[in-house]
Amino acid sequence: MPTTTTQAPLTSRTKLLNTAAELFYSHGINATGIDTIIAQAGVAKGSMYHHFPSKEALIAAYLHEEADAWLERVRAVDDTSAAPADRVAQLFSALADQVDAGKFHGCPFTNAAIECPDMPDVQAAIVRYRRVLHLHIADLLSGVGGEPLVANVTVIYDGALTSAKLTGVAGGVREIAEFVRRLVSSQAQAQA
Amino acid sequence: MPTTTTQAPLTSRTKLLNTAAELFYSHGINATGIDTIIAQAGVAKGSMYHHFPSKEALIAAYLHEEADAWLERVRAVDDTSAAPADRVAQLFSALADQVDAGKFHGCPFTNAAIECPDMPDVQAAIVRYRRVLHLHIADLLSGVGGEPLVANVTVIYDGALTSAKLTGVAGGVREIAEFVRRLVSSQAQAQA
DNA sequence: GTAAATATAGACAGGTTCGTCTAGAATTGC
DNA sequence: GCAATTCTAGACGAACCTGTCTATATTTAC
Repeated sequence: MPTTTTQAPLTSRTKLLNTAAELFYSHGINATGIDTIIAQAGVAKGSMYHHFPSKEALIAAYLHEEADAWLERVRAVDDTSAAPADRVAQLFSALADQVDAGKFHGCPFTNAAIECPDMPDVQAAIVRYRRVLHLHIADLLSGVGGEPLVANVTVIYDGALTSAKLTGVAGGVREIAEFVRRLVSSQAQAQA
Repeated sequence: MPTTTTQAPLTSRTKLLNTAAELFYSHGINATGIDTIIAQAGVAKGSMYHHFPSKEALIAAYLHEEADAWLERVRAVDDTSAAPADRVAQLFSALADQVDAGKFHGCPFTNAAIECPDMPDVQAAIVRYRRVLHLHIADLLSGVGGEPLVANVTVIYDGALTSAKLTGVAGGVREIAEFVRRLVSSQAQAQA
């Protein structure tokens, strides 16, 4: 028996979640109907409503998955042995790379907040992600600048995401990445 | 004849635009149907489609008006005799005030970009606003930091808007306002 | 082996949306 | 005064949406 992992047959739930993630993110949440999702996932409508009682539940589940995936992605490129300034700059650079690769369609959570203002479960998923984001940036900074710097870097990260979405180019993000690097670096030096 | 300005009877077009602005901004663009707008404006459907050939045209017109109104508002609170650092900080403070007043529902242009990704006229209105925004921030900075600082402050302003929308509180915006003030101030000093 | 859970295909109801159209009334420009 | 523009009220078509339902089939658990 080869060491390849036996690929478990994708359950309907997983197929739905994967397809929903792709369509919600690339075409928008409201622009993506249930029928489109189940057709592309190759799953019956009954199965969809068996796993998710409503579209809102599916959106919320998508966002929870997205938060987990985001944390995993940013951790994968995080060199924890590097200086805080470089770790933070790396977070921004990774975003710029995504823009250059043409795979960026805005922050999934900002998009959801705007597209689904009247869905409590969706808003809850967004709040939960915001906490994860805050904690991760605090982790990257590892004490430099204290809580105020965490807050400010978070705002700047929001700006990088929004600006990338609206302009479609990575230039501004790369510039701000360097800016943040110098900012954190000087704070660290002042603190030392 | 008294000196009171004779209030011109609001034309249908103006009533539609005002009503659309209020509903689009407070409830969202996709969540606001044509029928709701004409009902609240007290205008017949035929009149609406006489002035605006489609909903997209109405949205684009709304955004153009919004860009003009935004520039007027920020200019009204802009003390051109103040230092660049204070003028820029004022821009952010005004946003924080709007959040505190409960009148803030996100950047109308970011909202439109996310809600209407497939409407060329809407996207054009957004691009036009981005130019206005860039020019205004450049005007506030009046040379301090050059083009790189203009770009970075614009990104931070995007972040303040997004963060205000997602968190719903003004605290982060006030913090970043002070941060930007110090940033611009130190750049101006270094330049002098 | 049997029962429960999960799956399929798709019709269907009830709602919403945008945009068109009719038929006529008020207003405006000149 | 008369014609062109702007307006009203609302029915209507066609398309879309979510969520329910039937009726049957496959898979899983024990």
